[in-house]
Amino acid sequence: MNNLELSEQEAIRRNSLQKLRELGIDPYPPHEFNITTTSLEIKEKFNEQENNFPEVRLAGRIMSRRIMGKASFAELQDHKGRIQIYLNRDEVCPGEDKTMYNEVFKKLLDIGDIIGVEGSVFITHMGEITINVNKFVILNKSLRPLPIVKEKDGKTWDAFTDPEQRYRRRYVDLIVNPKVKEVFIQRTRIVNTIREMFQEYGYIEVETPVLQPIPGGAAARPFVTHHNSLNIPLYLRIANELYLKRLIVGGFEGVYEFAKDFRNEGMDRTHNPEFTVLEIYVAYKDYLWMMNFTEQIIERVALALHETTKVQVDEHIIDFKTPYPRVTMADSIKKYTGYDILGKSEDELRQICDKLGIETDPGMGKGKLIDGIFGEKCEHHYIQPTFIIDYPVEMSPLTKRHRNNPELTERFELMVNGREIVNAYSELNDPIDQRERFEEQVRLQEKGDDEAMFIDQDFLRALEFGMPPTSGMGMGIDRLAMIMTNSPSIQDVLFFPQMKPEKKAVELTEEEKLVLNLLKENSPADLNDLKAQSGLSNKKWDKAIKGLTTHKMAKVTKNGEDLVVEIIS
RNA sequence: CGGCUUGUAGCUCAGUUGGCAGAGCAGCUGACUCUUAAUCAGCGGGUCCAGGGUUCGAGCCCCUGCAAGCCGACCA
Repeated sequence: MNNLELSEQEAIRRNSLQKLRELGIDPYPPHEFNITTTSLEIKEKFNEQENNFPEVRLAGRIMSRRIMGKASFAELQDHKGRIQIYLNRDEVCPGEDKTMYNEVFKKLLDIGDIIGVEGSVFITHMGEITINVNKFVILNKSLRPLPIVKEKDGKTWDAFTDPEQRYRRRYVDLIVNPKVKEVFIQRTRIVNTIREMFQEYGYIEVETPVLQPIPGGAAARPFVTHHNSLNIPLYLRIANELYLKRLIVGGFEGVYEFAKDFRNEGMDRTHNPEFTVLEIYVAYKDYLWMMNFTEQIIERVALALHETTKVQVDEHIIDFKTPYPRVTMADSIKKYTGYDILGKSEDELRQICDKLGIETDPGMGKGKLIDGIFGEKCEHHYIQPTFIIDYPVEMSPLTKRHRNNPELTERFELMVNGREIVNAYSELNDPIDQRERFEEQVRLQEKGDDEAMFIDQDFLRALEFGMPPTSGMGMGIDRLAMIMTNSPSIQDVLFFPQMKPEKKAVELTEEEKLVLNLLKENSPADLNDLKAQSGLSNKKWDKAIKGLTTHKMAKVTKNGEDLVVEIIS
C-alpha cells in the first residue's frame, strides 16, 4: 500500500511511527508489561487520606487527550473501564531532555495508541481520580483513527452508530461503545450460570459431531458440504439431539452440549445462519420434571444477571419468578380462535385455517397446519414466561406419546416475549413407534415438505438396544441472550453476525485499463487483433487479459480456431 | 423474495430550484503546568456507494447495480 491510498490521518500516523523508530523507540515492543491493578480497582478502592495507590502500573488504550502546554490529561481504557491520567512535563522528564513529553507524548502519540504507565493515584481539583504518570512506554502504535465518541451528563456526541460499520468492524464497536461489551459479558454470564448449575447436578458436558452424514433432530434445511477423501456429502448439523440420545443409550444419565447449529434459511432480526443451542438429556426423567428444571434455569439466569427476576424487555417488564403457567396447545388455540383442534382430520384443520385466514398448501400435514394456527394466532400473546404443553403427535416425530391421549405428545415449549426459547419433551424410546414416525416424515417429504426429517437408521438401531426413559430439552441461547439483555436484534448478541461480503472497489492496472478501453470501442474482438492493437509485450498482455477475466470484466471464448474477447458489462 | 428508508471528510451529520463541497468532533501549526464535550488563534482534509443517462452544468433529476436498516413474505 502506498501513501497515496491513505487518508491524511493515516499517513500522519505512519509518519509518526517512523519518527518513533528514529528516536530509538520500538512502537511494537516484544517484552511483557506487568500491571499491578486495573482502572476499576483504583476507582473503587482509592482513598485519598490513606494514599493507598502510591505506585501503580497500568496499561490501556488512549481514548482522549487534553493537552495544555506543559501538562496534559488523557483517558486510558483497559478491560474494566477508563481512568484519567495526568502527565506533567517535568515529572515525566525530570532531566534536561524533554523529548518524551514534548515530542513523544504530545506529537507522536494519538488517540487509539496503547501505552503502559507508571505513577501514583491522586484526586484533581475537579475531583476526578487520576494517575499522576511519571513514566510511560508505548506498547502499540495505532495506524487508523478511531471514531471519537464524546459524552457528558449522559448525553453522547457523535456516537458510532451505523449498524453496518458496527457489525463489520465489531472490534471498533467494542472499543468505543462500552455498553456493547457489557452485553457480551452478560451473554457469557448466561452460559456460565447454566453450566455451573448442570455441574452441580452432576451432568456431563460433551461434544458431538458438527459434520453429519444425515442431518437429524429438527425440521430445517441444512447446509451441505463435501468430504474429499471419503467422497461423500456431509451436512452441517441442524440439531445435536440424535447424537446426545445415542449417549444416553450408551449409559450416560445426564449429558448436555452448548452447540453451534446451522440452518440454511432466511436471515432477519431473530435468525442468523449459525446460532447457539443448549441441549440437555436426562435419563429416568419425564417432561414434567424437565419443565420444573427449565424454569429453575431461567430464574437463576435472570437473578445472576439482574439480581432480580424482573427484566425490562422492549416495553414490557417480564418476571421470571417461578412457577410459570402451563397451557395445553389445544386450550391455547381454543382460547384465541374458538376452534377445538382435538380429534380433527387434516381436511377439517385445513378448513379451520381457511376460516382464520391462514394460508395453507397441499404439502402441509396435520402437524404443520396446527403449527400454523398456533404461530399465527396464539404465540405472540405469551409475553410473560408460559409453558405450552401437549403438542399433537404429527408435529413431534421424536416425542413420546402422551400418557393420557395417544393423539398428543409429552412435549412443551417455553414462550417468552411472544417467542419460543425452549423446546423439550419426554423422548420417544419405543424403536418401533420411532420407525413409524420417521416413515410418516418420508411421506410428508414425498408430499413436498422439504423440511421433513430423514430416516437415521443408526439412530433406530441405537434405540433398539434400548434407551431408558429420558427427557430432553433445547434452549436457544441467542434468543435467551436477546431477552435477558433487552437486545432487539440477534446481531446485537453475536460478535460477528453474518453479513454479505464487502465488495472491494476494483482497481485496474494501466495495462488493464488500456485493454478495457479498446474493448469498449470494439467488443467482441479477435484476441490476436486486440493484442496487436494494445501494443503490449507478451507478458504484459497476458497479465492484463488475465486480470480482466478474473475481475469478470472480460471473457475469452474459443470459437472454432479463433479466440474471441468479449466485454462483460 | 417484495415495500420503505439510508449511503457525502477518520466519526456524526447538513447540503435550498440542478449553478465553486459545508459544519461539529477528530487531525495539523502555534499558545496554555489541575483539564474533562478543555479553551483560544490559524490551517489542511472529499472516488458525494458504483456504473450509465438527461443537461451548457448533477451530491441533488432518471435508469441499473451493490451494501445496510426497518417492515412484510418465507422460515424455528
